Amino acid sequence: MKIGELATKAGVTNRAIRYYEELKLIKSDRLANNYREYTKDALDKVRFISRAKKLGFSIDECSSLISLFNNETRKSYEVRQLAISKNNKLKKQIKELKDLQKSLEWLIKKCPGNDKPNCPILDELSS
Amino acid sequence: MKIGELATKAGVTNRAIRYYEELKLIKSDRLANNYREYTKDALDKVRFISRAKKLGFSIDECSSLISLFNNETRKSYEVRQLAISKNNKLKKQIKELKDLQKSLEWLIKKCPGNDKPNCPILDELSS
DNA sequence: GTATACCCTAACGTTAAGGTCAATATAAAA
DNA sequence: TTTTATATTGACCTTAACGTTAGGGTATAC
Repeated sequence: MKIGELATKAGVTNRAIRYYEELKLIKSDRLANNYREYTKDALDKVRFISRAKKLGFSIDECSSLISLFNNETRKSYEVRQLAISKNNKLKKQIKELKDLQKSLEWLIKKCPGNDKPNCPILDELSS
Repeated sequence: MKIGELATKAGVTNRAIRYYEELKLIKSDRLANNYREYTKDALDKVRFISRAKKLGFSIDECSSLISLFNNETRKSYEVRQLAISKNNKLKKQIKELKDLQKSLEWLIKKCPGNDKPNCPILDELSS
């Protein structure tokens, strides 16, 4: 199949496909007219990447996951370790964002939000 | 004061100071040798920016906040509205990350993490 | 024969926040 | 006075994951 069909079937853009190929995550042959020709294997991989991205994995991490996927002698703890590492990063990021959000919320509560210039939020930022 | 002193006092890098100036968040005069010369006003503003960033505001948002800070006739609801908008974005982002993290955690629980290649995480990604 | 819908490469744009660098300026020490 | 150390300058570089544009070639339908 050509790039458009692959992109549609996988639910990503043509540009993304070319990008993944540039990063050597997938491969293609070329037709006589230089168009890219893909096999079902490429479609499977793009779908794999797409799903992994939705789980929060970066392209780089997707690359590692695909290597494991392609590796017949992988051990499941290697995959699990990648996932755990990602999960820990996510948890940390969530915690930081929550702390921020709580601080902000606290400031919002203290601000009257009226027509006067006096504002505890700005006071806090310049104190 | 010159850039190094300002940076030290505000707890940021020289490069950050130049960056803020490039974005017109702060101003400087130039000495005869072309070195930047700052007033205490600049220090206050850099500290302001630094605090706002720690609350999760982007540089762009810091810019808006500084405009309000400089505006004697501002109304506190304008500031409050900015903060509320930011707070909502944060809440949304936190929710998305939490959903991701839960999915990932679920997959991790299903993976045995042993020496064998069979792995539910990869199965899920390629299904 | 032309309209439309594909496809190609190359390369710049995006966002945020600086990092790195060689060249130059000043200050302090020997 | 010369050497050494520290400061400052602007210009270009970096990351992520593509989006977008320019300037084309190709294929099929009417």
